[in-house]
Amino acid sequence: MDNKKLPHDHGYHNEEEIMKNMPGEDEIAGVSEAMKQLGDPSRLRIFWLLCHCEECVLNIAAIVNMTSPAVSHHLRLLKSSGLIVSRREGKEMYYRTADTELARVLHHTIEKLGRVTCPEQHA
Amino acid sequence: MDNKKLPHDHGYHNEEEIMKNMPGEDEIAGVSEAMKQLGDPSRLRIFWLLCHCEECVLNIAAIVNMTSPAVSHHLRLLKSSGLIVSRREGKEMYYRTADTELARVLHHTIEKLGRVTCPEQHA
DNA sequence: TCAACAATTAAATAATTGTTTAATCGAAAA
DNA sequence: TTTTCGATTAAACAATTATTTAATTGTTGA
Repeated sequence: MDNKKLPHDHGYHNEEEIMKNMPGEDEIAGVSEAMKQLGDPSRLRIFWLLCHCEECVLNIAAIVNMTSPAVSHHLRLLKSSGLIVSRREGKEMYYRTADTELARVLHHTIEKLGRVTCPEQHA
Repeated sequence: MDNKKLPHDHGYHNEEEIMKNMPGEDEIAGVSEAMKQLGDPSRLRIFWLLCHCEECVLNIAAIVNMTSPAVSHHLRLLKSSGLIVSRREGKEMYYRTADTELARVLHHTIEKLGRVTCPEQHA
């Protein structure tokens, strides 16, 4: 990581400072893990949905047009990453977005990215 | 998508409104594509680096400790997604983050998520 | 033109992962 | 208890993808 060990010296004077502030391995892992969750279109739709309402698995499956095992699989991943939480009521499991800073940041990012990637639909 | 066609009626009165505002397929695809790019730890590190400086491939490879073909692969993906741009100077290709709203939103998200997932390091 | 260097591409491999169907688990009602 | 329904798990499969080594392209200087 030492500036002097880089193959090429382009005369930049701030490389050392940048390296010093570079995120550590654990921080990279945490951030990329969160991003990875929403890097899948199916999970992104489910997460978006659960940001706006609480629903049971069968309803989620119907809304996103997937089988319930497939939905269950994605719900497990989202839950493992701390993005959603669940609650049982009788036979049904209700899922909703977690009330955490992590989930709020990601929700906010989704809304912003939606406007950036599809500006015409947000005019 | 009609409320009445959901398997279970939980008596929610706002489902129809939610469905109406649900992101379309293209918007989901665009957002998840952007997220997917940074869902890989290697690409996340490279993107973070290029948010802070412009570098040639060999230097990037040295900094993130990867082979240049591997870095080249990720650079191509990041570039295809519009997150970074490149410039040739002599034998070297210099890469840097794109000057776009998309790249800015993602950079901002990374910084925020870093603070959320590793709060102690940002105290 | 030829040699040296930077970057990309190709081929191959390994690993991960999303989805499906079938089987199982858990809770409630008959 | 048995049945029914919702949800999860298991097994299998298909598809994608990250990485490595080797070969190739492109540019500069001898």
